[in-house]
Amino acid sequence: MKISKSMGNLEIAKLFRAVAAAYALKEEDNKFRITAYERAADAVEHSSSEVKDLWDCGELGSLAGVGSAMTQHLDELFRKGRVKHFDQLFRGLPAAVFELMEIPGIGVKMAYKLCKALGINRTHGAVEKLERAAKRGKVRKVEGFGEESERNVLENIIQMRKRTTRILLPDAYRTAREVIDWLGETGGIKTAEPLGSLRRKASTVGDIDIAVFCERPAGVIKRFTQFPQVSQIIESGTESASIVVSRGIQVDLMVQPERRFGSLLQHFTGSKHHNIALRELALKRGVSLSEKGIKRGSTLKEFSTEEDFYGYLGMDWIPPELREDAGEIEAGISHKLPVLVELSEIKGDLHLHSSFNSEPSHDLGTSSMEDMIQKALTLKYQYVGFSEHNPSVSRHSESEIIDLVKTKREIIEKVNYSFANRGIFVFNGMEIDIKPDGSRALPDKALELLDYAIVSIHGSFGGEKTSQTERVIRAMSHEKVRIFGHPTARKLREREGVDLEWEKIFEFCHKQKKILEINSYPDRLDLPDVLVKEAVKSGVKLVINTDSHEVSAMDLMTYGTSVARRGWAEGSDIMNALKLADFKKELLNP
DNA sequence: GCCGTTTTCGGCCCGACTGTTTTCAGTCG
Repeated sequence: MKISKSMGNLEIAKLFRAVAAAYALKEEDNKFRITAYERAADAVEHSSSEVKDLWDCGELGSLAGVGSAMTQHLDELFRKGRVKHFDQLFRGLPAAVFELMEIPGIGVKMAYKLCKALGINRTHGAVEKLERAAKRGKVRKVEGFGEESERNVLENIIQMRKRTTRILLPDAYRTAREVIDWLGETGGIKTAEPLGSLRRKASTVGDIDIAVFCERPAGVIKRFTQFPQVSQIIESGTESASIVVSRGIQVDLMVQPERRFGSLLQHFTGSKHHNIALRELALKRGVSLSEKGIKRGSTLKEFSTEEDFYGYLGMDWIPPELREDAGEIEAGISHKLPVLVELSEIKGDLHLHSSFNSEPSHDLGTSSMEDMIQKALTLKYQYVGFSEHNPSVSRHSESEIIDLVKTKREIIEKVNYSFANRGIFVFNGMEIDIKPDGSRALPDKALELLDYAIVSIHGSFGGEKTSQTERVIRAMSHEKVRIFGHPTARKLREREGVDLEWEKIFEFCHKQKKILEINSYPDRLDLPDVLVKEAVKSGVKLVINTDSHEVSAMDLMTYGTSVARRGWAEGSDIMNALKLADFKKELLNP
């Protein structure tokens, strides 16, 4: 196991998983040590802060699942770059084992057998070696394998290569809808629901989970495996099945009778960690949970609603967005769950790019202000704000920039006048680039002409944490700057966000009454949910915007609202849940 | 190896599906 100097969370998680695998091969009966390392790996992977940073501050203890032994190992890892105990554990174990485990359907036991029997040792080229062996009919001769599993190995290698990265929410919805439409009313289907991370509204979705409720599962499962775009049937049983559809996306199906609606909904929504925590809690109360219901001894009680299921455990119904085992179970028991913000509470959108030509260096909007305002009226908004990009600095003199901003102000005034009796108010904003040194790409004289400004990072994403933090704080330090737009500047599946000292940012925003944006664009969803939660805890106010460049994008508000909900935000945390009079006061005279 | 609102010892989530070693281990979610 090579560990690089940076030792990020992903690497540490990988190391812990390898340790778990190595213990699994030892055939000791202490299988709980194995799960302990797996759970620690999960905890590290999902930690919102870098484990190395936690170690620096002596706060490793705050990580649930990492106890004294692992703390000691991590201590050794960070000091010396390796852990003697782990090295001993890995001795005699082909490195290729961990490589082969990447193939679906191959776990540590099978990987080890294959490596030993076929003489695969090195990480490099391990999968190709296995593939060649399978093609030559050598895998079927390995103990525990046969012709069928040899075929599966080959097919799974192909699938692994095709496997796509996680997909964005709208794409996941589309695929789920296609599958559900295909199932139609087969087998007397009463309901079919997309669950899993899709229902929890995670920022990206790994696979698509669909629950079906009906009395005759056989026909449904058959129909499911005949989905036109199916590229592989992973498994197909009597009450569940898994397929791979185009682009390598896996779709899992579970079928239960309608009287078990509540328990299957709960089970299949997850998350895995939420379910594990819930089942552990249930055990302490002498009951056992599954998708079929709640068992006390051998008697099964069935649940037709999730509310009843959670209620039986003595807790309030938990909104799917919160089900990550991040305190929601405790809150559910003590009846202290937040009242999450709803899409219907949103009363305005402050990040719109109209087709007004501010002669920017970034993209212009394609819809007129009037069309966007009409759309806002159908969304029952009380206000909108137009925040086109600042005029390009390189192509304009300062006075030209000021003239452009003046022109826009006059247009906004006219627009406001013409919509005056339609019950909507238009704010005059602008989205301003934060330059690498933290200065703004708009002269202060022009800034004065605006109602408000959004500052955001559109370049120089790298760079060191402290200097980036100073950069952002400097950019925000003007009374007209009210909003920090898409704060991490991440692009999902494309680039990581900017590295910032969030505690400092939150503290600054709280003190100076600056607002952090939750950008609703599906490939941004920025501020990310985990940081929303921290921001809310720090008393920072948020605004949910769409960053629309055309009318149709204004419907994306639902995705940003989901991020807010996943961050435990209530209506009172969201600025644009305020009605116009209050919002105006907060925006213009904080 | 972790953890504690019945525990510092004695527990540790649940079940479906698959292929092979015909009674169950391995893998997955």
